[in-house]
Amino acid sequence: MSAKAADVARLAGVSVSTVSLVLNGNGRISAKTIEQVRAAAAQLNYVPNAQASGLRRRITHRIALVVPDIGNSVYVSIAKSIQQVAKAKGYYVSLVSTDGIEGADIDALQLLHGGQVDGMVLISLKSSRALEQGLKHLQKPICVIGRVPGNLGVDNVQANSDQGVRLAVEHLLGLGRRRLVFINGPLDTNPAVQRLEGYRQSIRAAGLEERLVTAEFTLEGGYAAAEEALNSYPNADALVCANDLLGIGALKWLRQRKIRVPEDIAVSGMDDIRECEICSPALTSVALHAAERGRMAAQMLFDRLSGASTGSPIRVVLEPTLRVRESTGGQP
Amino acid sequence: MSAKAADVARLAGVSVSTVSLVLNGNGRISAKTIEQVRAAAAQLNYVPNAQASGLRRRITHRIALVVPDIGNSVYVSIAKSIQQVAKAKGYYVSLVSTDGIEGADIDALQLLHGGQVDGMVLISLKSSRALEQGLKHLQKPICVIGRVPGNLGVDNVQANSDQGVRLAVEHLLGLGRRRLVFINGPLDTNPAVQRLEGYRQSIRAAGLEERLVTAEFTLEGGYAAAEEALNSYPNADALVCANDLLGIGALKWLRQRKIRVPEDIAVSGMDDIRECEICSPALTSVALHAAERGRMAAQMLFDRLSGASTGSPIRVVLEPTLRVRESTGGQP
DNA sequence: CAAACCTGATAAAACGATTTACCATCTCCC
DNA sequence: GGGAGATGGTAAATCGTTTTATCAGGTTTG
Repeated sequence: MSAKAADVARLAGVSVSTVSLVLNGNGRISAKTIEQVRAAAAQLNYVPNAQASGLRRRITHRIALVVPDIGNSVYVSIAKSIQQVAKAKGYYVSLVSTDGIEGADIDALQLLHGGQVDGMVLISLKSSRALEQGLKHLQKPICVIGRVPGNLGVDNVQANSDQGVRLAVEHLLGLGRRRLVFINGPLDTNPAVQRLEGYRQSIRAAGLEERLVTAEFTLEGGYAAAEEALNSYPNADALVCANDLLGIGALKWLRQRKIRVPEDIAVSGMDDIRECEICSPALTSVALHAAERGRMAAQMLFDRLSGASTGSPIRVVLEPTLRVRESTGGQP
Repeated sequence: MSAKAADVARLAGVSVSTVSLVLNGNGRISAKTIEQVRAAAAQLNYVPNAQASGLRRRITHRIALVVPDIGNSVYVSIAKSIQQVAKAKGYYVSLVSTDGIEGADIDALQLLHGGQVDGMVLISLKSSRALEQGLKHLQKPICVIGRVPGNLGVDNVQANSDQGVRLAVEHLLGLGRRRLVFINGPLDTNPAVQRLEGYRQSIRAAGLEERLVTAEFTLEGGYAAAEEALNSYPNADALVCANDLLGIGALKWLRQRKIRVPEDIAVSGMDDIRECEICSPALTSVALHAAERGRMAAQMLFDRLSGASTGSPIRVVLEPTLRVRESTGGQP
């Protein structure tokens, strides 16, 4: 097995304590001894055992990131920026993808109790009583991205996504569209509820009629939902999609039906994932600044871990940004 | 802090050893005691400390996944399938993205030495002497996806990507194209070297002239490379791209120049990432079965960890599959 | 009845580091 | 020269589990 501190100590002719003192930079050890220990450690390619060290120090240098689906580019963006912050702080990231499994997010909280990680960034689509309970009794820092169950006081980063939908709707209204169908995600998820609210408000404010279709937050969902939307509302002149996967899926169906976008019907998405630029026509979207949300969540978490932040929970809300592209008539 | 075994023991009126014995299912403990301990543990919401348990048992229930760039969909596919296998085995995944940082992959090997993980799946684009040395002295199982430095004997999953390029070239030749430009990645990476080989062989076999451009393995790289390719070879009738990001970037440039694909020029990619279906025209690609590679690598790793596989290192090579789409004239 | 045998629980020794309290020396200075 | 102070190192306790060896008490058995 790997060399341990005792091996280094033996080779350097000192005690285990001395090895530790030298390698951790503390203590008053003579230059000569330091040199000997360093040499011995290097020679044996010694790396301190993280579990032993962590057990004693009560730290793991690891955080968990819990996401609904690592296959979704939004969460990849978030994961990437969190990973970058963590690496800069000398931390590793344990990635957990809950993949729609009921209760998987609650299970993940055990990582905190079991001392597997020092903190967690949690993204959960659904609020449940159990999750709320779990979040109530935590001894380790956590930062939630998205809605917090029961409005508990925990560090929190949110995107103002209902405002995002309003931006999209107003953009389409401004283009003269009047028969907007909202393609939403499953109504038992927080984002869907929030985005529906944004759609309702802006449609009502404009004195128009609500038109609603729901599907899974996936490409396939969008494909099926586009068909349903145009069956239910044949004269629709715009599809407002609750996220980009739905929007891109809808574009695919429209293209196959030779329905012209944006001439016959305009389409907008939300999240501003990379694929918006790639698909054709390029998808107008509302940026919810995923990478930035990830960065901020990580920063908040590390502020807690370092003790830099100790006060009451912080909530940050990011404002959305409309990105006009071809699918609503923007420049190609 | 969290409840520990001693707390449970006190509440249940037994010793710490008994608590452990009960919770780990071993030993000969009476039904009555088992019940008491279970109840106490549940009441205190006891979760064994993973570091302490791991220190004693010499196991972490965690593997590391080291990828070049978690922003690339190929690695997302791989990560997703590895995560799924790991979860099924009760393991967590620590994700490390090396992001082009020199030596980051070698540093990651320290995770094994430091006992942070039980095993590792490593994807490294470049072979170096240092990495080869690092791989030589490992006490923990590892599975490398892609070329192994120095042809060391370690568990290994590869895609036959030179054959993949051959498939693409032959497909284009079969369509009557004769002036194929190869848009390759950086020649100091293993995949680029391997894919170049495939291009050379098939072009030579057809008695044609080699045309070569290189760029980073990114969308931006592909965009720039398309311009360079058509400047250097104005009469090119096909772009063979070494991966899909290059291909999609090239498509973008061609579209902006109003060069018709596939009528004026055909384009093929490689990896068959999800975006191939999304972009327009849909990109013909060669599937290297990323998800399957991930699954197999994880499986090989867990076979080592469980002791199910103990013999000499295993190498698996997956054969590529051509996926014809619009960008070379397939059905829309 | 004593020796042998079960049964069920526990004490104690790991695992491999960190850290505190302590112990030698050696120096200094009145 | 001897007490105070530095200096440099070490022994031992500790983190929270797991696991082995042991032990107490009851039951069987020759």
